[in-house]
Amino acid sequence: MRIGTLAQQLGTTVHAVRFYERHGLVPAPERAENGYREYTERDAERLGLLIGLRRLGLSLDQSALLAASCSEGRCAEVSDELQSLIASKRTELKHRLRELSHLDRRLAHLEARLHAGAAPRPLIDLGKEEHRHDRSLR
Amino acid sequence: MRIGTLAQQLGTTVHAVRFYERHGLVPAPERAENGYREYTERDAERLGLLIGLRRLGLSLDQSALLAASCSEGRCAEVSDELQSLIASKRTELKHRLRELSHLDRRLAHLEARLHAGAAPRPLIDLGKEEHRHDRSLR
DNA sequence: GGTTGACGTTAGAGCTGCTCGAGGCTCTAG
DNA sequence: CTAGAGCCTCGAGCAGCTCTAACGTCAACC
Repeated sequence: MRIGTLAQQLGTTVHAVRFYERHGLVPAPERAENGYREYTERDAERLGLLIGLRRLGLSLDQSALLAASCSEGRCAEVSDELQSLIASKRTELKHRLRELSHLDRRLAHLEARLHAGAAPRPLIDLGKEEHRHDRSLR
Repeated sequence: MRIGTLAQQLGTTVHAVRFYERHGLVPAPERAENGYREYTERDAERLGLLIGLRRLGLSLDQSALLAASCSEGRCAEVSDELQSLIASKRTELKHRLRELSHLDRRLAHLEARLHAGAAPRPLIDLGKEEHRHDRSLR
């Protein structure tokens, strides 16, 4: 299977696939005579797992690591580790959800004030909030 | 006021403040004889507005632009524009909230399966989903 | 007068996770 | 023969900071 087909099947782009390879997150596939990458089913599975894990919100490195272990036969251990990772991701996620809905309330409030014709000073007020530097949940 | 104090007051870091200046998003402040930056109240207000807007989820450029307009006296216009920006941000935000809670449901589901002792193959399944490349809401 | 420690300065690299473009090769269909 | 789709590599670019190295400044204490 060539890179375009693979990318399409996995719902990603050829650019991303090559990126993963360049960064050593998946092994480089065989090459055909013309230099084109040729992917096996195994390759596709591993990459698919990586992508699936990414979509669950794990970091790229984490996902690559788990995908590697699993495709080397230690799927059971993976599922143990996955379990705890998922638990902590869910905690983060709930946190993030709270933040975002808090943000929405602030926006709604500001919207209402602006709509009422006020251009209040201070236009914005920087309350004491937690400010995350953690991009891991996007 | 020096940079450390300013950063603390605004709940940010000296690094970030210098970053904004380097990128021309806020004007460079006066310098003391020793070369230290000296911020006036005006400087602080403008920077504070920028930071507040950032925290409302606006892009850095957008925030800088509005902060600039406002600190040049066109606060009323700013509040008009802000109104429409906020409306569209809220739309994005709702979308993002839906996504995240959907993700949470997926995680919960997977968690339950793993907890039940299954190391199911395929461990993960890449369903058809929307996959955003839009980082603007973090 | 010497030292410590907190603060300031700069230029520049690094982070995440891709995305995109330039410039070129290969293959298939018409 | 040519057009177009797909592949190749290399390298830059994005947001929005964060951090480091190597240095200067200043007040306080001994």
